[in-house]
Amino acid sequence: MSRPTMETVAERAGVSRALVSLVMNNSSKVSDAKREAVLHAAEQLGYRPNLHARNLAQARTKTLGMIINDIHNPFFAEVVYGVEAAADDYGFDVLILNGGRDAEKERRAVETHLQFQVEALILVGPKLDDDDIVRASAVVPTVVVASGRDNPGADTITTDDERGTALAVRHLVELGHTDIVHIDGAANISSRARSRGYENAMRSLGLEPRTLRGGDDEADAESAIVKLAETDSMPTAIFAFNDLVAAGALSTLEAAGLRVPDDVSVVGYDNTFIAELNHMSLTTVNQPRHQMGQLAIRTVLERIEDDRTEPTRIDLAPTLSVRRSTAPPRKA
Amino acid sequence: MSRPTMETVAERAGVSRALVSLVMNNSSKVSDAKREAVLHAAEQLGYRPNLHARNLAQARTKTLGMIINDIHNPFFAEVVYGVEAAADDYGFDVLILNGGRDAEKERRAVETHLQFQVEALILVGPKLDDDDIVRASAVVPTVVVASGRDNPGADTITTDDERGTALAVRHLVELGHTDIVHIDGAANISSRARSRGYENAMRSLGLEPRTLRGGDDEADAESAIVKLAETDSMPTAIFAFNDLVAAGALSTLEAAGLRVPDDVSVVGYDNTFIAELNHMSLTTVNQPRHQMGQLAIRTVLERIEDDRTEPTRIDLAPTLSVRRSTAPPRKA
DNA sequence: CAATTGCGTTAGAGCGCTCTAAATCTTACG
DNA sequence: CGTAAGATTTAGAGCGCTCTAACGCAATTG
Repeated sequence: MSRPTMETVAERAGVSRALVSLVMNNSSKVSDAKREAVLHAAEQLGYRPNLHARNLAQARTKTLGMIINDIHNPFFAEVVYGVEAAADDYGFDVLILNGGRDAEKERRAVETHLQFQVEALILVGPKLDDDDIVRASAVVPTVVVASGRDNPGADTITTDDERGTALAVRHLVELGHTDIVHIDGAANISSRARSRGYENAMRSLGLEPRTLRGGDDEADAESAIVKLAETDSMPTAIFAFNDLVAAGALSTLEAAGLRVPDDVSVVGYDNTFIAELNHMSLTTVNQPRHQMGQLAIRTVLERIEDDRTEPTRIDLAPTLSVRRSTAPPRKA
Repeated sequence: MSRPTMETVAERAGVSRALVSLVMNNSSKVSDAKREAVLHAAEQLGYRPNLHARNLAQARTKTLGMIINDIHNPFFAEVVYGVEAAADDYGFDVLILNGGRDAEKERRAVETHLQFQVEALILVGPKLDDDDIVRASAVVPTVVVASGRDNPGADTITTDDERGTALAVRHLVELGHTDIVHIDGAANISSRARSRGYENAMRSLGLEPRTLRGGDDEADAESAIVKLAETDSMPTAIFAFNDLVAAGALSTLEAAGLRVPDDVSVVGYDNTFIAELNHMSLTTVNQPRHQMGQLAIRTVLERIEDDRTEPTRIDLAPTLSVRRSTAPPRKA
């Protein structure tokens, strides 16, 4: 029942254990005959190298540990694909652990990864606080993807939220809107930067910003919209903290008898799956998630292979995906 | 730079390596004084056990390998949470690898997991074919979650698709519908069972089934709906293969000037995130995903710990989540 | 033909840990 | 005080692999 080892293969092929090792790592200095024999024996036995033994002997694992904030969130999925593609190019395995939207669970995930001796940590939208990240990055190169703040000790890959919000505002203004309300992300980590970006963009265009408290969930849009309706101060455009909030805005507006985009235009953020749905068709700010994932790997590899030690920060440029939720304001 | 080992800790604490091992596995037969000393030394050194060494020495890993068909798909995310929660209860770590909707990538993922000596494999919606699964389950206990077919050698956790479809059909009929069209899943793995369920349910209620070819994507609904519109044979209700197809139906119907649910009711399948969005509000068939995940772990653990060898199949009962996309048909 | 080279192969130590068996230390009891 | 029983602690082998150094052998050279 117990699995075959190199020893078993060596015996069967009539060679030494070391030779089997060479074949498994396809070294060039093995005669074709022996290589053939070894491969054949391995095949017959269903031999599979034991990574634990290898990692122990090599003192390196060629493995990276990734922790995803929430495996539910399709925003992160795209980052995962970017990470995997790049890691694959460099011959690294990527182990994924789910953060579960819970700092404590994430902390345990970090611990697990470290015990697995991963060569680097890729934290995608982490809930961890600065201290945790400092502590992790003291042990192993760490890169944080898609989290607004600067992470002492770790590398950071983000997109420029101020630029993204400016894109959204400018789009609305070009359509002719002047009354644009922002529903913010409340305590969410990216909220601050996005609100600031919105406000700066509005002011620089000579418009008065109006920010309402939202959140990161569909329901969070509702109270904001209801308040606008009640005070009879409905703007001609709403710029939401993210797509989910925008989706909430969509349904609340419709429930209030307003049509999108005829009465009110709506812009989201993140270009998730939701925005793409035909029935939603949200204009939204797109972050180059795949590229973010790739850069995360490149960055962290610079530490592993070229032993860079200074933290890097890469801030990518977002783009705007224009769909059917925005249109010129109705002529008054 | 190199990480501290048990040896280092032992020296610092003035004890033997073995004692450190005992403390790390919190054995009861260690004096408080020594335990204290060891923990203190470990703390100071930032010691972290090396799982590879441990796994090698123990000849077991307490680790399970999970492969997710597509990390994009939120349907699977919920299963993941169920798996994780249950695995945690039993003290197993779960390593996640992304199948990437690609059989070949999945095959490599299986290989990676096996090399990591996982004690079981949990395949969530696998793209692998029967042979692959047979081969995997010959090496390690394997459970397949949410795939319609029977998997020789492996355990299977599904929900009963025939029952689920019957639920949907009965709901529509109770609302008063008699003209109900099904847009199927084309080549999708669950398509067969769902179509069959739909047809049986219709016939048993004395209604004539009408099935159109669809797919598993939003765009796949479009041509089906367009055909219905063109041939002037629009039914009063549409039952889609899954939520995404239902979403496609929603937007295509609206583009054709038909209102949901006033003119046409729409039912989806899977109760994904999409269905929950207020703006979609799809009536849909719910699979108890969290429970499926939990059962996957239980099942596989029976093989590991109680060494069951006969394949099991668990078929759970789906439920219906009624939302706003269904209503009684307009009176003719 | 002896000496040199280089290729293919192998012995054996060591990676960090667990685990068994044996050693050592306490404590209790007659 | 001696000794058995029990409680702690430790030595040392071994998990499956890689890697260095060395070995055997055929081809090459002067």
